[in-house]
Amino acid sequence: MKAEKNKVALFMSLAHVLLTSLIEKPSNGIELARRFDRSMGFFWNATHQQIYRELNSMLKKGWISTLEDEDSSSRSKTYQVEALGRHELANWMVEQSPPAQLREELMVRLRAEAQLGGNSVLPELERHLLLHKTKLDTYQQIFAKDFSQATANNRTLYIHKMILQLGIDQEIGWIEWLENVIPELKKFDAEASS
Amino acid sequence: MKAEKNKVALFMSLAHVLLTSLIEKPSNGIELARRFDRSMGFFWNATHQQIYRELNSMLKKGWISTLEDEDSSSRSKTYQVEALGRHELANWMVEQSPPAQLREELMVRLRAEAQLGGNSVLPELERHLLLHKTKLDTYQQIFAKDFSQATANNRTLYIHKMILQLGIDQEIGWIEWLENVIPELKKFDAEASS
DNA sequence: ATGCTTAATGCAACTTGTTGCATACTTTTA
DNA sequence: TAAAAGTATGCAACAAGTTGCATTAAGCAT
Repeated sequence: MKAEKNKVALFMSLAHVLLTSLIEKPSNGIELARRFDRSMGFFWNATHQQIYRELNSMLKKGWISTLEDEDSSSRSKTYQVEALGRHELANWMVEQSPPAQLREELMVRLRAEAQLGGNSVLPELERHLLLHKTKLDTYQQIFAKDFSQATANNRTLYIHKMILQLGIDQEIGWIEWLENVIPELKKFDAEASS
Repeated sequence: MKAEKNKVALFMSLAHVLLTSLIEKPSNGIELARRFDRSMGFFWNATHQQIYRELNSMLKKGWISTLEDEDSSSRSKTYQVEALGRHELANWMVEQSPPAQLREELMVRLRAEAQLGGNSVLPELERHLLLHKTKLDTYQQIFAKDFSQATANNRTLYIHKMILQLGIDQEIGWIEWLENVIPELKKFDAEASS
C-alpha cells in the first residue's frame, strides 16, 4: 500500500510564470518564449524546451487547455488557462519564498583573480558594463513606451511599472558599480607596471 | 568507435568557486558550506551535498587532494588545491559568461497578483523587506570588520571589498524599492475600501 | 558506560535546467 | 514549383540542484 503523493505545488515557479503569462494572453509556446526575452525576462527566463515540457505537464493536470479553432491545420497550439489553473495560481500566490539566490560567474572570476593575480578579468568587466548599459536602454525604452501615462489610478499597471522599475534600478546599480571598479583596477595596474 | 569526450570545462562554476575558496584556505566540506553562508554567499551558494559531490569529482580529476595528517582518526578530510587545479582555475578565469539570470519568485507572485487581484502578496513583500534589512546589516558588519582600513595599496583586499560592496548595494536597492512600493500598494487598498 | 547531541560525510531518488538534434509545416525567393 | 529559410513543437541524453535519509565519529552530560 503506497502512500498517496502529498506534494501539492511546492516549487514549480515556471508553471506559475506561464499561468500568469497565459492569463494575460492565450499564446503558443514560442510566443511565451519570446515574452521571456522582454519585460518578463529580467526576473525569470526559460528555454523553449522547458516551456514545452511544462505546458504538456500543465495540460495533463488540467490547469490549461488548447484553444480549438484556428485555420487549423497548423501544428501551432494556443494555450489558455482553465479554472483549475487559476485556482492553482491563486493558492501558490500567497505562499512564502526566500529571496532569490544570485549566481554571478563574473564575481567568481573576479574573486579567483584576487587569489591568482593578473588582470585578465578586466575585459570581461568592461564587456559586462556594455551589456548592462544595453539592457538598461532596452528597459528604459519599454518604460517610456508602456508607462508614460500616470499609473496612480490603475493598480495592475502600477505593479507592472514597478516590476520594470526594479529591473532598471538593478541595471543602474551594476553600471555604477562597474564604472567605479574598472578605473580603480586599471590604476592598480598602472602602479604595478611603473 | 566512440568519439572522445571533447568537453573541457565549459560551466561547472561550483568547482571553480570551491577552488578559489580552497586556495584561500584548505578546508573540509562543512567549512566550505559555511563559507557560502558568509561573504561568499551573496553571489554563489550551494548545499553541502552539492559540495561533497563536487569535491569528489575534483579529487578524481586531480584538481585537489586531501591533506594527510591530523589526528587523524576523524572522518573529516581537509582538501587542498593541486597544481592541476590552479591551472584549471586560471584557464577558466579568463572565459566569458553572460550576466546572471535573476529568478525572483516574489516578482512572479506580484505579477500574478496584478492579474488575479487581491492584496495578498503584501505580507510577503514586508517579510522580504525585513530579510533584506537583516542581510544588509550582516554585510555591513562584515564590511566594518574586514575593510575598515584603507585598501588603496592592496589589490586583493580591494577586490574583496568591492565584491562585498556590490552585495551591499544590491540589498540597499531592494530595500529602497520595497519601501517605495509597499506604501503605494497600501494606498490602492485604502482607496478601494473607501 | 550509556545515552544525547552535534559535526561531517555521503547515498539515492527526484526535479529542474541545458544541449543538440529531429520533425513538420509555412513562407519566401529564385 | 522546387529549394531555402523561418516558425513551432518536440525527444533524448545529460548536467546541475534539491530533498530526505543514513552513517560514522566526537564531545559532553548524568
